[in-house]
Amino acid sequence: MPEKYLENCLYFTVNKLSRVITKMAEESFRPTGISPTHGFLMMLVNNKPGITQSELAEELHMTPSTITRFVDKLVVKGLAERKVQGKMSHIHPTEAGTEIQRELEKAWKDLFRNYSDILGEEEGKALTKATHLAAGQLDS
Amino acid sequence: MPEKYLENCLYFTVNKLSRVITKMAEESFRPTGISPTHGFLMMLVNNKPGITQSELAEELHMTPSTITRFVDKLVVKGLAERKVQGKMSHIHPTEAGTEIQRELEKAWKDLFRNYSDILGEEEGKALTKATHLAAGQLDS
DNA sequence: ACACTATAGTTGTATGTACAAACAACAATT
DNA sequence: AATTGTTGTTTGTACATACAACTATAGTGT
Repeated sequence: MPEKYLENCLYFTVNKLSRVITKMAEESFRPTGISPTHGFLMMLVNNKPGITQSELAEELHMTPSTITRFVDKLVVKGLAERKVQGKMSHIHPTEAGTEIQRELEKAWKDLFRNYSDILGEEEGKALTKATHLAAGQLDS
Repeated sequence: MPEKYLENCLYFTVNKLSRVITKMAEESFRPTGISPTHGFLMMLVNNKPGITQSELAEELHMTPSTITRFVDKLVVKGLAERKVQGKMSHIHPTEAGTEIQRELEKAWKDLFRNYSDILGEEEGKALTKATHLAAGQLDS
């Protein structure tokens, strides 16, 4: 196993890319005061006030327990609130949550700009498409 | 922000793919009793007994503190031992560590087979190359 | 109305990984 | 030889995320 063979392992390269781009995303979202994933969650809530946690889990491809924790955090930060209704939790933005939306969109756009500038816009899009496709195929 | 726009975000798709393929890798490495990353670490040690932790960090693209912890685990499991020499730690396989090598290689091959069968071998390789390239470009 | 199953969410716990600060050993410079 | 800077490793702490087990509510068939 000569060392550089690692580069030929999808597990490896994807994980490295994940670490790198996560760092970029954290950078872009830093001004908003929340992490990228929390930011996406917040945007989804703003986009559809009253969305349930299972819907969020589905959109974000994350487990319900993770969503519970993320929503907890948004609530603690005063950006969202839970309206429990029967067995369902509907998540609504607070005023602060609504206000932060522009900033989040900007952060997101910045992130896109940043990696597109480095990778090339078309290449970035192609890679995004390819990873999306592969994730879908492998997830079964 | 219509929901499915998330699919157009590299941060998102890569993270999802990372979760999915990590799960596959854990599956493949389960028979070995250690996790994929520990497996790669072990293979590197077998490949070059006496390798230092910084070398390992470099190969694996991980931080030294992470390597410390991973090596700790291999040591606890009796697969490797540290020979501290001055400020450097040289990592050597134990007998058990040497013995596990075949199994690790098999696990790795299985992983490759598994995702190649689903993605198509050429497509898998292309994706691997693309992610490797992108990670390199973005990491600066 | 009652028992059974399915669905939504929560909680405890574990893993992988990072960063920052500390520490230890070595190197270079005065 | 003492000082200062550099390099390799470790430790404390933190975060994202998952799984398994649990609770609570809803729906269904008898």
